[in-house]
Amino acid sequence: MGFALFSTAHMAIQARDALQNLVFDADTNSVLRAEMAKKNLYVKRVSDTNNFDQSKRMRTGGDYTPAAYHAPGTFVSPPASVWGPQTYMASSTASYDPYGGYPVAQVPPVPIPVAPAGYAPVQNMKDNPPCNTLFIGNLGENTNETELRGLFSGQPGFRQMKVLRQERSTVCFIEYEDLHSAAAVHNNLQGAVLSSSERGGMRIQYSKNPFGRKKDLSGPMPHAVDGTPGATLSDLNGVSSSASQ
DNA sequence: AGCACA
Repeated sequence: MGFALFSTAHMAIQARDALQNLVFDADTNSVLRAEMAKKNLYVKRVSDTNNFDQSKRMRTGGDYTPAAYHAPGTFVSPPASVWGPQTYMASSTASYDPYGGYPVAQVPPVPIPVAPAGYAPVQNMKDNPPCNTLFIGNLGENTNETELRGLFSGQPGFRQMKVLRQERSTVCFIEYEDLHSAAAVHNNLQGAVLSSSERGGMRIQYSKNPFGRKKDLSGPMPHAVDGTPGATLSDLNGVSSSASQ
């Protein structure tokens, strides 16, 4: 008997139905029986070096936000839908056959949502004028770039990402289609903790210069909702905690 | 606190 944890109940159901009655031993004609567990699986935290109290064990199964912590301002923990129908897929899914040739019902390609391991408070929140490019700081030395990419590329409006590893620190730039997408991510993922990080939560600021643009010489633009800087806070009204609803 | 690419 074994237990397997999935990101969402929906994915668990898909896996259950796909594997149900799978003949896993042709000699004895043994058949696999899969059912939903009564309770969510508890997973012991691997690295718990951020000084924020995460009570050593994290209950998995969708609630990634420690109940005690709420980020400053209008922070609301991202709704489950944020991790839902995203387009990010691990690149290895196509080539790897986990069932080694056993006849198995073809599981429809399921997106692999990447959710932060949790959230932690963020220090020093000074920021730049809103634009479509985010600057990510407080990334640990050995931040897993795949995890980082999975997290941000799954957000609506994602365009590109660049990781910059300096001796001083590791930082990262992420471009979104427009200011609204970037602002949503700025809100939703502020203080997000990667499981590969040994620091606290990441710091998300707007980039000084948007992707693909030289330093702005012409001064602040009066009213811009695309990538250009100069948008005012009122441009962000309506963008609070969720990009999709 | 650390802001590249063009």
